[in-house]
Amino acid sequence: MYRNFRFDIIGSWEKSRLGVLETPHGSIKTPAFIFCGTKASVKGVSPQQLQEAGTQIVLSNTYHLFSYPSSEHIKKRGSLHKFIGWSGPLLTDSGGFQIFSLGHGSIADEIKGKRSSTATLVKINEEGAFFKSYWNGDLQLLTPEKSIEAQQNLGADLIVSFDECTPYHSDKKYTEQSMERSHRWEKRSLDEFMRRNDFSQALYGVVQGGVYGDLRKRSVEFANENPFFATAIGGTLGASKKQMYEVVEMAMEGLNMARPIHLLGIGGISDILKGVELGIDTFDCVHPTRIARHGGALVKSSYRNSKNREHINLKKSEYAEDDNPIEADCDCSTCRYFSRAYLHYLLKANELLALSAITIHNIRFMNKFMDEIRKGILGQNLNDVRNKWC
RNA sequence: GGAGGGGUGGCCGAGCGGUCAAUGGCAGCAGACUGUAAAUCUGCCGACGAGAGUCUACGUAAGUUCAAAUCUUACCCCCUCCA
Repeated sequence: MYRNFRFDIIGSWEKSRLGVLETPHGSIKTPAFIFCGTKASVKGVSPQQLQEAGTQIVLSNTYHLFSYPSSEHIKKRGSLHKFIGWSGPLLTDSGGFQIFSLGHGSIADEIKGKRSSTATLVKINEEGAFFKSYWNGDLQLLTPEKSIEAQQNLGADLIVSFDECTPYHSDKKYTEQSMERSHRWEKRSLDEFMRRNDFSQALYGVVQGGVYGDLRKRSVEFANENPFFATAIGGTLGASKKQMYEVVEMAMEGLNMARPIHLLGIGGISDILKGVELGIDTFDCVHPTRIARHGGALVKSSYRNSKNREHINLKKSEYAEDDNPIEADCDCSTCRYFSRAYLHYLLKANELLALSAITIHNIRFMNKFMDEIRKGILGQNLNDVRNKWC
């Protein structure tokens, strides 16, 4: 079923794994970070720039492309790869996260109890999720079958079963019912996938169960006993970093470790290292590219001026006359040519270049970070990586 | 010279007798952002004070009024049109 895909673990240190994930569009060295190009574009940067910054794989979102311009439209242009001009590996997310985000807003908002007044998730039932399209307000229904069909039209190498991303504030009863429904949806995803399989794609199962250990355990069993190529850990990971690590650890327990393991939605520097130490192979997150657009440049620990932040905010006036690059030892095109003072000015002057320049730095930063993690696993030591990067 | 319009907090700009220390926007400051409804969102933003509050404020000066950024008069400055 997955004859054009392979996942080989070529090294390990404690629970961390060094691997190679092979896809029809090339292989991915793991641990790896997947950048979010939700609407068929990593905001502000071109595929060439992504590649120059050492990017291995990019993700797009089924919900967004389903709403506009439709997966059929993209299929008619060849494939998502062709449409966006990226020849490397691609992943599409199923749209399951939008059941959460269009109903609750951001993860932080939901955890902090801020209500999103203009939710566009209409309802969710056994069949699927009804949305008011973010694009034109049309009522639309996303089901496991439709998500898989759309993902097959898009043609990404790695695709994800349709699930519900459960909120932090759901009680155990809801989390359990939602998990069971997600399992049924994932089964339907798998059936639809197998029915249409042309060996060009590999399907991820998703582990749900919220913050509840016994539910995570049941979800792990579900994932293991179904013929998914890989496993993603989804749903809420809790309200604090401490809880996040605990939940990830619970969700890893008993998981089939021969499969690649993806941690959905995590992208903090120390969070990633922690995930790697727990055995995670791939991560995806909007954080590096989003904070870039908000003026945040990721920096290694020696460049930081705040203990609880992994980036510096170039909008701050303290950078107005800082003639240094973001990081003196960074080889990205932004650090080679631009000073913090210039980037500060560009942000203040509302110049679009600021956004792409900082995004490029953050992408390069993440890719180098993952590089060093891989080297660390090979060298049987992640402490140096932790000291330097976290 | 004649006719008209206007001068508001760092800037732009509402308000046109009390509920105005004065709507908005920008700038400034602080914070948030983790399977992207996000080049976004939140808070602060005259001075002093932890706060209640006190003081100083809407070109300048004098008035009317219980009460004025808002009304009257004079003056100063700016703009438009006519000569």
